Amino acid sequence: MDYQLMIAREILGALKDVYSDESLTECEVLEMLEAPPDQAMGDFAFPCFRLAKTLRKAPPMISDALQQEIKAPWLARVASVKGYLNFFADPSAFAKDVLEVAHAQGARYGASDEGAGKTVLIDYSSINIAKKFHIGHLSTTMLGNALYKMYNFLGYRCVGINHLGDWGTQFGKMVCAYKKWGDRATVERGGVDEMIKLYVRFDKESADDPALADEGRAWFKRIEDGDPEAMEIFNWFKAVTLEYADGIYQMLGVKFDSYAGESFYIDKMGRAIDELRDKKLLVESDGAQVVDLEPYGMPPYLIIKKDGATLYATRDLAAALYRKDTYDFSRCLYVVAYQQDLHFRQLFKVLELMGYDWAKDMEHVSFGMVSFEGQALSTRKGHVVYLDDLLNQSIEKARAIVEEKSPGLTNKDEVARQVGIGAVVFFDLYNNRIKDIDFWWDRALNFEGETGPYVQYTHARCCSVLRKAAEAGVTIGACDYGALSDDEARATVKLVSEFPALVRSAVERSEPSLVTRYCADLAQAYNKFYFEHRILGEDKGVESARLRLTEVVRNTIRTALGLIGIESPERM
RNA sequence: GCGCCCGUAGCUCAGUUGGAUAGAGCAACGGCCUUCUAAGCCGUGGGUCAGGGGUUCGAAUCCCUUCGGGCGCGCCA
Repeated sequence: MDYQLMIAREILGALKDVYSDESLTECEVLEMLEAPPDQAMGDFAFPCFRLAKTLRKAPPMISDALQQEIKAPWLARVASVKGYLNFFADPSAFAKDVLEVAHAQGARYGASDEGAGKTVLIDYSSINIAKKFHIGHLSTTMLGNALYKMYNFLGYRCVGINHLGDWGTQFGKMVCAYKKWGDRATVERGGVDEMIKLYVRFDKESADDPALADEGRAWFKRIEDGDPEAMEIFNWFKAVTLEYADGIYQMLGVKFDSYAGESFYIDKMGRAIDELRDKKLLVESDGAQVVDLEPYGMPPYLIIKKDGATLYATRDLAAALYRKDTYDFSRCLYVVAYQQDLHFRQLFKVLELMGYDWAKDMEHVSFGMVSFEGQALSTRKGHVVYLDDLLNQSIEKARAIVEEKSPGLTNKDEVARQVGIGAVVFFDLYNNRIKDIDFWWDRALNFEGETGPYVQYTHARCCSVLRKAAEAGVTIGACDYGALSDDEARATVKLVSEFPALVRSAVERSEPSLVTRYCADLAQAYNKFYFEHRILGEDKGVESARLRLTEVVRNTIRTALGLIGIESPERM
C-alpha cells in the first residue's frame, strides 16, 4: 500500500467535503506532501499555505478543519500544527506494509522494469592511451559505473562506452620515440610507465630539434594512412594500455560494452562533415570550417582546422550520430569533468541545429576537479596519486584492521579488498558530483564515521545477527510489528520505505551521491536501533519482527551499495 | 573582458527543488563492551547560510547586485 497516495486521497476527500474544493489533482497533492523535520511531528506533512489563497481562509483554520475530517484505520492520528496537517502512520501497520513488501521483493526491492525497451548510453572513464590511471580518473569511472547500474536496476538496457583517447599527433611522437630508443622487451616489461618515459624523452629532445618533431608528425601521418608498421606499434601500445587499465577496472568491478574511441570514428567523420555542409551549417572563418553559434551566445564550434585536419569536436559529433544510428538510445550521458561544459553545450546545440530532436536526450553529467593536497594534479611534476597505489594502500590498511579485529576470518584477503576498495569508491561518490575534490590520504583512507567501511560494517553486523539466529535454530515466524513502534525502528523502517523513490531521484538527477548518502543514513539508523534494542532472545513475535527488519536492512544496504559499485562482505 | 559553476560549523559536506527549531561526519572533550561485531552507540561545545537589496504568508533555496574562489572562451583533447 502506498501511504502517500492514500493520504493524498484523504486530503482530497476532506477538501471536497469541507470546502467543496476540487481545484487540486491527486498528483498535485502528492507533490505537496513532505516529511516533517522531526519524526516526532509525524511521518508525512501537508502544508496548507497554498490553499489559503483559493479558500480565502487562514492556513491554521484550514488544517484544523481538514484534521477534523480525516480518519482512517491505518493512521494513528492526524495533527494540525500551525497550518501543517501532520499524519502519523500506524507504526505497526506501516512497518508490516513496508517490510513485507521489501522482504518479498528481496534483491529486487526498489527495482522495476519502467525502462524496458529503452536504451541508455553512458560514456565514462574514457582513458587515454599510454597514460597512467590516477585519482583524476576515478570520478568519471565510478559515476558512470553507478549510473549504469542504477539505470539497469530500473529496467533500462545500458551500453557503457569507454571512449578511448587514442588519436592525435602525440601517438606519432610516441611511435617515433619507440623506433628510435625503445625495444620490445622493455616496453613489454615496463608497460605504460615505459611508454611515458619514451614520450617524455621525445618531448625533451624535440624541443630543440625541429627535425625530430617533424619526424614525429610524419609517423602520425603513417598511422593516419594505415601504414602496417606504424599501426602494429600503435595497436600494440593500445593493447598494453588496455591490459593495464583492465587490471584497475577489475579491482573496481567496472565493465564496458564498447571501447570505441576516437580512432574508431576517423572514417565516420566524413558523413558528419557532409551533413553539416548540406545543411548549410558549415561556414569558413579564418581559414577554418566552423559552425557559427554566435546567435546562441557561444563561440563557434570548430570542425576542420586551417590545415584541413579534424579535431576532437569533429569526432565527438561523428560519434553522436553513429551512436544514435547504432543504438537508438533514449538517453545518452557523457560523464566528463566540468571543464568541458562549453564543448558539450556546443555539441548539443549543433545537433539541434542539424534538426535532431534527440539532442534533448543528451546530457553532460559533469563533475568537479580533483586536486591533491591543495594543488593541481601534475604528472610532470610528480604531484599525482596513481589509482593502483591508492587502492593498494587502502586494501593494505583494511587488511591490517581485519587482522586486528577479526583474526579468525578465513577470507581476509577478499574482505580486505572489498573494504579497501569500498572505502575509496564511497569517498569518491559521497559528495554532489559538481564539488571539487581535494584529495588527502587520511580522508580517503578514513574507515570511521560516514564511510564505506561503516556501511559495510553495518551490513556485516546484520549478517551476523541473522547468522546467530540461524545457528540457534531461530526462524522468522509471525511478526509482532507493534514491536517496531519505537523511535529507532520507526526511523529505520521509514528509510527503507523511501528507497525506491530515492533511486529514481538519483537517476533523474544523475546523482549517485544520493544513494551513497542513503547508505550512510540507513546504516546509522540501524546502528541506533541495534544499540537500543535486543533482537535475539526476545518474545517470539518481537524477535521475528526485529529479525525481519534486520534482514530487510541487510538486503537494502547490499542493493544500495551494489548500485554504487561497492561490495558487501558478510563478515569483516 | 565575456560566459558557466561554486561560497552553509575550525575542516569536509547534506539540506527532501520555496516550508516548521539549518543537519551529518571529521577534529576536540566526556561517557558506554561478562549478552546479537566498539570499523559501533550516546552526550558537550561550535552558525550573520560570503555581504547587501528584492519577490513571497514563508528564502540557505528564486531574482538583482557586490565580494571571494574555480573552470572555460578556434585550429589541444
